[in-house]
Amino acid sequence: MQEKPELDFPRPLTTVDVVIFAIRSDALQVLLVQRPKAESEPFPGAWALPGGFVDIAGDRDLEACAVRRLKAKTGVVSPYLEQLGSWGSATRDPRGWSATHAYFALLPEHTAGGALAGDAQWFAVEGEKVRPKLAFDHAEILQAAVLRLRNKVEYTSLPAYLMPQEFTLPELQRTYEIVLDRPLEKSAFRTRMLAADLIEPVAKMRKGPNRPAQLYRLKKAKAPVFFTRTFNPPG
Amino acid sequence: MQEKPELDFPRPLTTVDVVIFAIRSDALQVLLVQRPKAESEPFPGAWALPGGFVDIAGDRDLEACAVRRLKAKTGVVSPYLEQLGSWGSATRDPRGWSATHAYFALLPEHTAGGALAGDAQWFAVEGEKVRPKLAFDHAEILQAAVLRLRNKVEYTSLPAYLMPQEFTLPELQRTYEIVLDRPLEKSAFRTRMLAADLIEPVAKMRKGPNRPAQLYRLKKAKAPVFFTRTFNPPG
DNA sequence: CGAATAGTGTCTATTAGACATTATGAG
DNA sequence: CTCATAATGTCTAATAGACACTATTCG
Repeated sequence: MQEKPELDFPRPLTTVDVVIFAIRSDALQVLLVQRPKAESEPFPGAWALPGGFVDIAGDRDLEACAVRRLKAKTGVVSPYLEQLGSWGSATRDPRGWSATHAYFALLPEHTAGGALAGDAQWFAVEGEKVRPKLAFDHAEILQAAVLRLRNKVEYTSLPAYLMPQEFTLPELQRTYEIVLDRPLEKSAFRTRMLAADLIEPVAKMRKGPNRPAQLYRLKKAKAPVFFTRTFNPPG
Repeated sequence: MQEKPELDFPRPLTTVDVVIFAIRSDALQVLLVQRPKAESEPFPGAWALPGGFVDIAGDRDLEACAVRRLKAKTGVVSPYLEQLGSWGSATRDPRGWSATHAYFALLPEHTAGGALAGDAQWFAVEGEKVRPKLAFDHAEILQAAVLRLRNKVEYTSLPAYLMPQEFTLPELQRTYEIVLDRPLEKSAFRTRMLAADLIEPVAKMRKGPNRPAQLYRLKKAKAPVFFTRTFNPPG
């Protein structure tokens, strides 16, 4: 028997990873970073989700660590950020038992091009995957993030966080359709959005080669709105 | 510069905690364990969620660790188990930077009384809280679990996992009502449940002092069913 | 004017809520 | 029979889907 409980048993490695989404080129894209090419590193040269070890001296909590990682790769300070889940096992990292805390972030299109880190690059999401083979179990984490995003888009206003400050209803609908990968009915879409007390018109129109569209902006400090139905009736 | 990346920087403590729910005495209850009373322990004698450090030698992954904790306290091997989220910060554990991976489990009533550990006890959930003051940030984790459970009960079949093998529709409705803490319409409830292809009648009736009720059981290997609407229209 | 997109209206289908009505067993 | 609860039926309200129709700009 010892007076103090023993705490120097081996501990898992602890990391935070962030799945960063944005709409770019009319498609859902995700930001990946290339791992260092040194052979001493796991998965040298492979693409991976932005993230890394928790710094117990510098990170106050898990979310602060996620915010730090996000800012380092994109320059963006406060986008929509939600915890996705955690993945931990003896085998997911060749360096030993490790657990990662995964977050997902939604970036407005105009911020997504800004202060990108040199090792970072946008990739189109195809299905729930991305072209390159990902390091660690990041393909699985990405798939979970895409499924969660799609699912929540059915009954929440999350896509509003992917829009620029001012946008038209057809543009918002297009964002929904890109994420869901399926067309929505214009009429039902407009009714839902306008009834949600989520957006307000600004005194401007989007001019184009045809009929101009009303511009809207998010109401101030808007938490995501939850609807009581999904878009589609049961299949 | 070194050949191998450095891995011996300080690591957070890593734990798994499980919020275990069951219906007992016509109420939603949660299983808590009392912490050891030694003054060298954090929160001596306080009630806490079942859980503890990940054993990197014995636990294959996080879920295996959660299953181990659950079995140790209840004897139950495979209930409904879902990841809830993770909580990590410099301050949540006086022993140092720590992160916990939280799960929540739903136990059928008849298994909830069985092989309880000596330090474990059931407590009624009142609101999103429990009477005793909980150790660490476990009150916050419990609150998140209750809110998540309530929210999902609005549009899923999760309460089915709180039922015994055979049950009547009024009994299932009562379980929904206990979790939601609000009455539901019998007619709409029955329509939804019977349309869900979730349960099947068995050739028995529940006898009572009045009209007997049809007994049902869960269809085999049933994943939770998701409905496209919540129970209530928007408030 | 025509082309194209924005925006509205009409009709149907689904399903929840409210609540009335019928069914079945015990005593 | 009465009582209690199970089970069903009827009507309304809300909202999604389908799709037709009108509105407004450019060229």
